[in-house]
Amino acid sequence: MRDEEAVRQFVERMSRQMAEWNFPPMAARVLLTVMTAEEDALSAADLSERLDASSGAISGAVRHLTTIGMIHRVPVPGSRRDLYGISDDTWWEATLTKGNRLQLVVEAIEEGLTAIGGPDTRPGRTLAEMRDFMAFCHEEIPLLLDKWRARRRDPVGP
Amino acid sequence: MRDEEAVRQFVERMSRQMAEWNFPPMAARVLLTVMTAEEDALSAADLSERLDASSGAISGAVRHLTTIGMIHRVPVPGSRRDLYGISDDTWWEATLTKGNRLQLVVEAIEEGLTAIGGPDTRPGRTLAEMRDFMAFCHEEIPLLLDKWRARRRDPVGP
DNA sequence: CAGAAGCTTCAGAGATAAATGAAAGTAGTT
DNA sequence: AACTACTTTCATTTATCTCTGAAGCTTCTG
Repeated sequence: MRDEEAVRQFVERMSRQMAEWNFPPMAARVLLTVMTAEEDALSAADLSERLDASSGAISGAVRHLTTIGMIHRVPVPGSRRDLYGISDDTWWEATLTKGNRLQLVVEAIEEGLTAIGGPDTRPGRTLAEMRDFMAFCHEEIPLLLDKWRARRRDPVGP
Repeated sequence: MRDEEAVRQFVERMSRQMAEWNFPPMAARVLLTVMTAEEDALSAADLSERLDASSGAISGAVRHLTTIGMIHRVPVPGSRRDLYGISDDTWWEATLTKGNRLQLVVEAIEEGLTAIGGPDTRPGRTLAEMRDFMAFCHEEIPLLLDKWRARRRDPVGP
């Protein structure tokens, strides 16, 4: 049924892909390991063993993932060990927060526009178009995520 | 009117941002320099001087940018020097081509799903959701670019 | 309160990526 | 055909990023 070796390969392959998207490699491996685990949550020691990585590397990866909200701590009453489970809102929430930075980019381009002396020149038009495209993305990403949420709720369509 | 020092700062700042998006740093600097130049096109020597970068670095950056279609060669009849100008379809076309790789990611996740023994477990549901989100993005990006093109044509709205 | 187990931090090694600088290549000019 | 101007390629250097491994902290147990 379950092919552990194939799962390991998948984790490794997908991590590489995510690393190409600028996702920290170890954080990607940890996230995917938690996602694909039979258990609902894993301890740092589990992760360290399964990924054959140092406790330090796991610590850093786990901190990053909790910060951006992709996994969360599951405190275990009778034990010192914390477990980590995936958050339900993982994908779109993380994408959303990243998208928010686009507003800063739009503002940076505005400054560039001022520096070249306004939008009424060839470079002015070029920069203005870049700005408009960034602003467009900034507006559209939340709408896209709404659409995704709606489809999640009702996969058939409205 | 035009503040050259401020333009240089903008190029540098924006390049850094684009580098964070995995855009090669020197290519970003070249692209932005061409975009913000008063001239319609610049030679490799111009770029090398303005960016204080080696001819080799410019060569590599220019090749990358022409390959992905963000700038194009403007041959100059009476001279050995080629000039480089920005392409009009710059932003969305480049985004589009990158998005195409998502189909491969969807397929990789399918394999992961098989490895964990199908979608009828907790990890199965998690992976299936990841796959659906990636597939969703893969479908939506072309639609988004269509929308952008439409708005470019008629900024007021339909 | 001492001991154990687990987590975190940090300096340093190893790997990767980017830009340089020089040498080789290519196309126009005389 | 040799010269000149420009571009491309490539080995080396420089900078950056990642992970390890050891030391230091913190929290629970006896």
